[in-house]
Amino acid sequence: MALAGKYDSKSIEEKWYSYWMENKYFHSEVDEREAYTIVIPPPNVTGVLHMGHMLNNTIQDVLIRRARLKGYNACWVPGTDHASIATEAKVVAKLKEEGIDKNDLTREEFLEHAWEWTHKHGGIILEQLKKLGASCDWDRTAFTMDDNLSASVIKVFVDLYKKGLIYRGYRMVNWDPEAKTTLSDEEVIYEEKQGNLYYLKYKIEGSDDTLTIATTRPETIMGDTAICINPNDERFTHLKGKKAIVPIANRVIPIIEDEYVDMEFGTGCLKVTPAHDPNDKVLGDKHNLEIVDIFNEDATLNSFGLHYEGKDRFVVRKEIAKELEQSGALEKIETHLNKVGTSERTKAVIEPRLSDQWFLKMKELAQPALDSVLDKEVNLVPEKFINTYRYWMENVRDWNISRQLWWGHQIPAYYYADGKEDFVVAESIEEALVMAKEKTGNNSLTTADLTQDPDALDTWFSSWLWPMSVFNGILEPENEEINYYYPTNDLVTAPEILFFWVARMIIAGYEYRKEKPFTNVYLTGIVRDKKRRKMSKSLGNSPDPLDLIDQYGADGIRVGMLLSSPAGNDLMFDEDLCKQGSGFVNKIWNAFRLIKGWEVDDSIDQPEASAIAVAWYESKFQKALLELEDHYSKYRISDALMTTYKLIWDDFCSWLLEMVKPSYGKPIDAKTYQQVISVLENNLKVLHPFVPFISEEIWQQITDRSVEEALIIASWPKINEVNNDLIEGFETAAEVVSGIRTIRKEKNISFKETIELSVLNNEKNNTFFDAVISKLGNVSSLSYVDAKIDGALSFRVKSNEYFIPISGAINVEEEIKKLSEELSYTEGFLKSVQKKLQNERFVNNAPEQVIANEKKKQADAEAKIATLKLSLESLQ
RNA sequence: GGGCGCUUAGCUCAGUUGGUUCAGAGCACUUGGUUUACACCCAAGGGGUCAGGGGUUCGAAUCCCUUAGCGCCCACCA
Repeated sequence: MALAGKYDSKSIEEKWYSYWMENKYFHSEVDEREAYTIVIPPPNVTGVLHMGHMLNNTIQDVLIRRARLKGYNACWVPGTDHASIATEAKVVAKLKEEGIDKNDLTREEFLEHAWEWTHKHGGIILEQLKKLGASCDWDRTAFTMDDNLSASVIKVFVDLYKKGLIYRGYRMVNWDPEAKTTLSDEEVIYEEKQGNLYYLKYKIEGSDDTLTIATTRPETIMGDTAICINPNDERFTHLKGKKAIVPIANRVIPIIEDEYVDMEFGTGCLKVTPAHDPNDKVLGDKHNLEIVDIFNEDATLNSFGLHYEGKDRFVVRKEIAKELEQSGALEKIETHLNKVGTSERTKAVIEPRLSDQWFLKMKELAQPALDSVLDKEVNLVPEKFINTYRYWMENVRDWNISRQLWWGHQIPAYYYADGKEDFVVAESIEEALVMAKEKTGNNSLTTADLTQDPDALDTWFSSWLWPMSVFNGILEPENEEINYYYPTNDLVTAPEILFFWVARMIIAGYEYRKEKPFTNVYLTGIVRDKKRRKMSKSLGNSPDPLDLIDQYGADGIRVGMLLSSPAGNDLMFDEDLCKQGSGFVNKIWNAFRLIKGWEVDDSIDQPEASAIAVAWYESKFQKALLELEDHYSKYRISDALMTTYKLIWDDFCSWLLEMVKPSYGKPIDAKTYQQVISVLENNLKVLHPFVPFISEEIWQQITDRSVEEALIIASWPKINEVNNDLIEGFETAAEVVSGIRTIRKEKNISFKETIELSVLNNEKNNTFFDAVISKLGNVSSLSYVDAKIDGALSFRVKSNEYFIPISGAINVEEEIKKLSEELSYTEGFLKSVQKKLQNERFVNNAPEQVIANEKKKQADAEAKIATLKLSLESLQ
């Protein structure tokens, strides 16, 4: 039989991926089997693969491949997200490079560029996933701006509006001055920054008195419309009803009173800038204050900024501080640690800004989604996220769903007049026209009189429908596919988007299908580097996944990623793990090379040792299968991998293959060979989810397989009974082998030199495994004796004592020392066991099992002590 | 400021209702081994007061209290 040489991951991976694609093994259609569905968390359409995707998609592929082997109709839906703000930012930047300013383009022209960009860069990431081995149903690839997905979004918007859940409001929102759009609260990241607290003096109108306030944002004094003091603050009683003068602007503003002011903080009085601070807005509304907005949409100052007009807020902050200082209005500056909101996408410092935006009322919608997680209808893995989820859902606030962007789903609100309330919401402009006519009674209106709201919807307003919209479940709620595939089974994603996305999908699921979107949510950790830093482009600490695949093979990376990623825990990525992964692949390959290289002779009888070893391994395999079921059911994927790893490496390679391996140059008997092949085939099935490529390669090399017989669609091994006696007996034999090897090592007896082994046995029940001991211990003769053998090395396993007579003198002193140590340890152990057994309360309260076990420990220890004492006597 | 979680071998982590073989795994480490599948290998071995303190119990890594350190989420104190 010709032997393949070194394992060439590259060509083998390409070969089988194409084979799987050609034969449509990844494709799923509705049939009579039970469905097992995963929808991919859609990556940004213009994104590229990073380590987080690698982890995420490896886990999904493991789950989907295992489901396929278990006979489910496995369907993994891939796709991408239009990621409105991120993509728009990229397109704007690209245009800028070409000398084109977004503001010079019409919406239509800009969208053309955006689509061009999307078509060019979109889907690169999906191609990269193929290299990883992702077995997605590519025929179902979806995009959040596909026609039917977009229509779903609009339909849902209109529906929620009709239900009175969507409204338009003039509110303070998070403004990203760089992207020039609002952001939802979840898109704002608060960072602690060292800043200054400026103490500013305001003159009191009609007197020489001044009043000092503390602010972190001196540039906003231009927008001040009041000073606020606490009515209970005696320090300021004399100021009640007076007015103050804003420095530089020289505007006169009232001094108002409100208990909101913390008398302890700063100077105990506060400047009120309703346009630029959420708290001040509340105060302003309460006291009917004027609102002076001093910023342009890019956070430069407008005409209210007087001579600072056109300058950036941070520049102004410095300059105004200087001017205030010169005019004597700056009392002092203190350093101050405060939290600054930044944009998740652009990193720009968020500006609270008042504007007209669309909101979705969340409280009512969130209730079923909250209940479903608390009732474990939807399981979060690991469970620790339930608390966070609950907290968020119980305190959920209205969702700002409008964005001042062009790339995305344009809000289906149509204005028929200039008034803020002069609009209708409809799925199409034609429908809108009918409604507008009805509303106004003006039948001469035409579509040309209608203006669609220019805002786009938040990206998450489309992705929250993903598990339904990919099966067209919004537009056609009763179609065969949605009824079959929904609810999906598992969702694998990062905890960072638990609220952005996961919670909202659950909300949408209950609102639109009265059913959860998925049963289990597996939350992966964040991939960090060895120094625990988050992997990021800007730090440059993230390896290129494709390079890694090149270097270690996709199978190797998959194993590497999974080796250290318990759910929800961050994973310290270390290339050594990939090395270990490719090492495992290499091990599997070499085990196969060994088997494949055997010459089979059907005239030889099966050696007893081989028969025992195979029978043992089959039981061991069954035990591993049970463990795997348990691990998978709890989404302990890395534990499942470790079980498989040890099964293959230790049990299969180190024990079974070593046991059945014929001596050099000799053939193997046909029966053992057949058994080993059959065992190997089962191994490949449990290996396949982790290492799909090499497992398929070996599977196909074992024998010619038809298209229907590919490993990817094989059946998961049946679970049979475990023979525990066989396993225990073999383990004892293995311990004896280990004992022999230890003595060999200690006494420098070569592993090749045969030895004679004698057993003084108290329990003659292990003879069945003598063949194993003889073979792996390289024992030439194994005999049972009635008395201790003088002048031989000894060791004990269970209650048997083993002797190896050796030529040459034994170091008596050393032996005595060793035996004495073992004796005193065992005596101490016995003592503690006896103490336990003498304790009445223990005997009365502990379960029978525990007591029986303690008694057995006692008996074993007593027997061991007796043999040790005898040995010591014979030496002294 | 509020909430949640973590601390077990050099590293990364298991340890399921307190009690079988409860102190474990993988990696790393030490030592020995290479004409015989694999040095990406084989074999043997060392290594932990389960963060500190207190309590409950016949019995605690596991339950309770407390101290210290770390992490995460949420929150509009200028």
